[in-house]
Parts: sequence; structure tokens; C-alpha cells
Amino acid sequence: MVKPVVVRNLHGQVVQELGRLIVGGEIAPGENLPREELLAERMKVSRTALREAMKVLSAKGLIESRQKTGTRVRDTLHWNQLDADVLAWRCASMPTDDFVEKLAEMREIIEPAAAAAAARRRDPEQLARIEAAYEAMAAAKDREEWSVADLAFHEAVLHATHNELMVSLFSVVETALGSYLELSARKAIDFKYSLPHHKKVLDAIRRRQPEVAREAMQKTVADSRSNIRRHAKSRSAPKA
Amino acid sequence: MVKPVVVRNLHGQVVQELGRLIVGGEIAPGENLPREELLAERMKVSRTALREAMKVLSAKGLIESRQKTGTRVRDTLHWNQLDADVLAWRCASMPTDDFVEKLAEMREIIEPAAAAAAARRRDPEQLARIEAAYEAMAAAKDREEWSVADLAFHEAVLHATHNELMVSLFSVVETALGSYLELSARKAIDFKYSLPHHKKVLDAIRRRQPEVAREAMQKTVADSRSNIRRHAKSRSAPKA
DNA sequence: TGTAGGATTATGTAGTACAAATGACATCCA
DNA sequence: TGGATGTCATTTGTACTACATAATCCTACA
Repeated sequence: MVKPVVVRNLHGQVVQELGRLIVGGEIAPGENLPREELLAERMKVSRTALREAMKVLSAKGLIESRQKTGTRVRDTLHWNQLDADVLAWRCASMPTDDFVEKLAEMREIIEPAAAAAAARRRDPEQLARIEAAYEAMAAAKDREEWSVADLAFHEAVLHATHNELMVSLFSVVETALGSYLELSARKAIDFKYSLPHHKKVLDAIRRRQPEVAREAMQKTVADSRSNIRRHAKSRSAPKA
Repeated sequence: MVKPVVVRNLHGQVVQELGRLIVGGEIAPGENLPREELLAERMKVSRTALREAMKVLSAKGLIESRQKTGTRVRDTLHWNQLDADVLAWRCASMPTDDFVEKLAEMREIIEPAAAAAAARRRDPEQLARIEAAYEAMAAAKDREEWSVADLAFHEAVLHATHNELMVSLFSVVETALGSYLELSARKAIDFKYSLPHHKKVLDAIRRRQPEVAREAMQKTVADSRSNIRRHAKSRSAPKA
């Protein structure tokens, strides 16, 4: 279920390896990487492959290389935080639940607004897609099926806003959050408990009632957030 | 003022050139690029430089290359829409004001929520930064100075949320929007008209009143949005 | 002491050669 | 005829070498 981030290319592997090191903080911002020739040798790849990987990382804002000076890790300020890879690396490296909170916060901001926009701008086709997702949720027989349908529902709502930037943001955040949720199973009983919430959202969008949709969606994600939070608490060892 | 996107590297230029072509729609999704060797020759660069550029583009989700099949432009769905470059290319290519609307919508969603979060979580240092920005706005003598301070104000608010994802999103959106605003001058008279709005935001954050802050910020950005909209209307030739 | 300019050293670019993957096509066998 | 199988051709992937270019550092000279 969790996509294993399959990489067929060599430089892709190098990107993953270096990316993890940098985002994980093992190579601190401001610090210089070893010379290309050296690093290539150490990673057992050609300088060509290494350089292609470096270009990718510098496209993500993680590093910056100049002649003579060498290649250095940029300040986190310049990192492309909303890049899917960067986010994934952070998820993998930050054991603190602090980051999950931030993701959840983003979601809680985006989704209600999106629901409102969807209620205003949806067209029949998109409404149908939302309805279909809802039906699938209602018909889900296990948690697995339900999560898939749930995700489809939210994505359909986002699509109905006609704003692809929003869709993009959501999918990035959601993917990152999802990887957390899947780590451990929620209570299997009552996995459909939020179905009524979703129904309200659907109805409001159907009836073109932006404010109602916003509020309903707000309740839905707040619920899910408290779920995540409870989750986080029980998962992490109490550190204080 | 508008950063000229200075690129010192050769492959950087190639990235820009190809990126513009793809995002601008001159090479449609699904379409194949010419073979590397051919394309390199046509662009008068070595295959090495071209490939490094392609790696960057594929990191942004614009293209995908496989052996034998060649390199093809991916569907817009996979584009890294929130990448600063991609956004910039879109701004440069989409003459429609439709896109500006979408950017403004994002802003209108993020900022009020951010103001609320800032009111809840700001620490003294960040408050000071917001105040400093406000003072600079109040003291601005021309539109130029004012925009700089304005931007600093909003950025300071975002920082006070302690959520770097939000900061990142804002800065991307804002940069893209900014490039539009700078295209043509707003009315020079009363360029400080929104100062009172900002004051309200500042006060609410200082007093830790999330809801007040949200509402004040909401008014501020709504105002700016209607400004943009008026702007857009007068700029674009009426097409219908 | 200050500055000009060269030595040094890192990345940047070019070009060649070969490896690997895979789509297309021909071939073979039932 | 139809389907499985194998070979070939083409395109990207990787490696390696050579040299260009920029920026730092440091020496030498005024």
C-alpha cells in the first residue's frame, strides 16, 4: 500500500541517499559536501551520476554548488519544503510528532476552504465524482477499502474547486500524512464513524451552500486530527 | 526589483528554456522530446549539460524518461505545481488572469488562518519582528518602500505560526503574485490605505486574539484581492 | 603595506565509449 | 493460424577522460 519509492536509476538512488542525509540533519546547513570526485568514489558511482543527483537536490533547494567553493547544504529556509521527496525525507527522519501536527494543521486550513469553494464552483461531473467516492465509503467492508475511498472523496472535493494549486498542495500534504496513518492501525471498530460528517459535506456541496460545506468539512478534519493526535500520543514514548 | 532569474550555469539556461516550453504548452503532455543527442545538438550544448537539465525537470515532475521509449512530457497532474520555477513559468506563459485569481485565492485561505495561528503561538521575538515591519510600513515614503515592508509584515506573521510549511507555501505564492503586481503600478495615491487593516492584525496578534486576527487579516487580503481583480480587468483586453 | 596577478583547486562542459532496457519485428513450433 | 520466443535496433543510463572556467588564496612586486 505504501509506495516503496522505487527508483530504477542509479542517480535516483544517490538522490535518495543524500537527500535523507541532508534532511535528516546528518549534514548540517552551511556544511560543505566532499569534493565531487571524492564523494563519487566513496559512493561507488561515477562523477556523472553523482552530478545528476546533485542537480536534482539543488533543484529542490537543498544544496548549492559553486566553482572552487564546492557544494554546500543550504539553509532550511531555502529548502523546497513542499516538494514530495523533501517532505517524505522529513517524515522519515523526524520522529517527533511535532511535524505531524504541522501537516494536520495545513490540512485543517485547506480542506474547509476547499469545501466552500467546491460548493460554489462544482460542476455536475465533479459532483458525481464526489458522490461516487461517498458511495464507496458507505459500501466499504474494511478499513483498507475505506481509506482508499476516503482519500478519493477528499481529492474529488479538491478537484471541484477548479484550483489545481490546491489539489497539488493537498496531495502533497495528504501523502505525507498518509504515510504516518498507515504506520499503525486505527481501531478497526467503527472505522466508518465519520461517514455522517462526509454526508453533510456532500449535501452542502450538492446544494451549493459554501458556508455549510465549510463548517461540515471543518468538523470532519478536526475529528481526524484529534484522532491523529491521540494516535501520536500513544505511539511515542512520553519524553517529559 | 523583479529578480531576473539570473542563471550562471549552462544547464540552468537549458532548464529555463525547456521549462518555459513545456509549461507554456508548446510541448504538450504525452508528447515526446527529441532524442537527447539531437536535442543537445539543436540547443548547441553537450549531451551532458542537456541531461543535467533534464534531471532537474524530471525532479519537478515535468518530464519522465525511460530507455528506448525516450523522454516524454508528463501529465499536468504530476507537475510540481508548487515549485517556484514551475509557478514562475506559468505566470510567464498564462496571460489569462484566471491564474492570478487562483493564486489570490490560495493567499486568502492561508493568511487569515496563519494570522490566527500566529496570535496563538507567537513569541516575543517574532512579535517584535511583526511590529518592526509595521513601523516600516507606516514610515514608508513611496510605493516601493511600502511593498517591501508589506511583504516583510506578512512574512513575519507567517513565521510566527511556527509552521515552516506555511511559510514556504506563502513565499511561493507571494513571489508569483508579486511578479504580477509589479507589472503595472497601482495608483500611487493612498498606497497606505490598508495600513489600518494591518494595525488591527498586529494588535490582535499582540493581544493573542486568534479570531480577531483572522478576521482582520481576512479583510486585508480580501481588499488586496479586489485590487488585483480591478487591476486585471483594466489590464486585459475584454475577450467576451 | 597594499595591491596586482598568478597558482591552485573546485565545479562546469564536452565528447566518447559502452551498458542496459525495451519496443518492434521476425521466427519458430504447435 | 496463432501464440510463444528470441533477436535486433534504438534510446536512455553510466563511466571515464580531458579541458574550461571561476574564485580563492597567496606570492611577489611596487
